[in-house]
Amino acid sequence: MSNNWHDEVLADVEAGVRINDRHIVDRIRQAVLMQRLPPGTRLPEVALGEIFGVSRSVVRKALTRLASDHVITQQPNQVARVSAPSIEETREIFAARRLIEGEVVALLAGKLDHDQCRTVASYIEAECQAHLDDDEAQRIEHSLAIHHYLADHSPNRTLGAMLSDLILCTSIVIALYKRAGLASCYLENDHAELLALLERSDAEGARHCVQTHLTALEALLDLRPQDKSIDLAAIFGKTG
Amino acid sequence: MSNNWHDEVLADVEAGVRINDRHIVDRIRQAVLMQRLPPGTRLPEVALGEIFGVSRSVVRKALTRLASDHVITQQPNQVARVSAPSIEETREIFAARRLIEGEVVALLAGKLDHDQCRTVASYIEAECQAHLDDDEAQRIEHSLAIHHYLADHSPNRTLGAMLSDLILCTSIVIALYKRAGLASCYLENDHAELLALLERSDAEGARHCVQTHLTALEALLDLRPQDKSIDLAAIFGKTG
DNA sequence: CTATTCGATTTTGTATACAATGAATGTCCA
DNA sequence: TGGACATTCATTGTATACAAAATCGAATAG
Repeated sequence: MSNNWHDEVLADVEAGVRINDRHIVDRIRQAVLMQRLPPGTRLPEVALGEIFGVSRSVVRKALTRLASDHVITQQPNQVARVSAPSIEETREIFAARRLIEGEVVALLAGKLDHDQCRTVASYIEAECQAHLDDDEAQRIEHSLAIHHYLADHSPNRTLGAMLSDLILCTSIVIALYKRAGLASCYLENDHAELLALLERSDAEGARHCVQTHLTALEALLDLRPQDKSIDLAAIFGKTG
Repeated sequence: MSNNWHDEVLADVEAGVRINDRHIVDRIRQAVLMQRLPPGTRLPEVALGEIFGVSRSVVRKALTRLASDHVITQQPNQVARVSAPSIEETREIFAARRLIEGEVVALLAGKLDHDQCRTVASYIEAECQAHLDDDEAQRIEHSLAIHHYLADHSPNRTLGAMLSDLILCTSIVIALYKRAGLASCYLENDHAELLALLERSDAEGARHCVQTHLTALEALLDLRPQDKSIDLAAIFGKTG
């Protein structure tokens, strides 16, 4: 499972790409984003150092930054792990993202020029196509591209940076709490509708559209209490 | 100027307090918050290491975290400095804080119990008293205590953490852009009014109150373009 | 007098060694 | 059998050494 990721990194090293802590941060963020590093994954410093071909110093710096962004969780004298937010935190993350992404798209309404709208449109198109092809990995990648594009072009860069972090956290909790039977978290038309509202300079419409979209996304998750712990008891319980 | 800060740290070391990176982060955050470390201040690693009695490793970790929170600015191979946001960034910080602190107090309306309200009331009282005493340092400390208390008690902890960072950034830009003649950024009654609205469970009233408060605070700053650079030209200009 | 280049110093970047802590496993005794 | 304890291994915490880069100043050429 994590072999793919490992191999890609090795390819970089062989290609003589200069690896610094920023690179490592980006790589791990990307892997978490694409759900190739599931929540709870152990991230020992020496292992990462060997994979990226650097010493622990660089890895540690990268891990510190990732911890600040809540991508990983560090406790003293314990290995870093990909964050696994609780159900309550998950709801809070969605609420925060509704507030901030809503504001960002409201600020963005009418501010994208023709070329930028076409770029977003191409992402939406690609997402739809990937969905038709049943290529979930591709679909997630294109979906994230849309939201990251909005974050990166936020007129308010402070809010844009916050949104980037929240997109990452959202991706983590989706990987954690996605309903078992659900193949994909695809919501048809939402993105296209948002783009139309942005082009029409309808700030409040765009805000509402995004907030509805995120609420629908949250509703696709299984956020009922007691989940993981009960599994073991149910499978190996005393009745067996 | 920074001797005060230096001495305090030494006192800690002598008292045998265990210094780790978190301690250093808190100390520097506090110093920035209290405007004892003005924007642009150099923060060399070895100097900090000697002051806190630790090696560069620990200092570097602390600096990395501070950079993630935008408290300091790091560029490769250059000494870290206390952040000095541009005028545009300053406006964005205030806009972001209006959005987020507004939401936090709206969520908080009616949620504080009697004791918590009394705690906030005591901070407000202390701020007012410090203002009457012309003790600006104390006034800032109590004012920050109010806002940090709200951030720490936010029902949505994600938004609360974001607000904490924004309070810090706000403190930095106030130190940077405070109008020359202005002794203090004290806005009478705003905090008391906010508390009354929170007790009355008036969420939208509280949101509006905070947003107005922050807009008034921003208006006290001198955010006209061309400031620092023109000074030099005016003073040492070719006409001299 | 100004601009530029060179060198010395300061400061950060990285690797590594060693200490300290934690987790896991195995052992002993009741 | 079952639990307390000790040992071992894995992993992080910290300090330090050395390399690389930037900054500052002085000397020099125009």
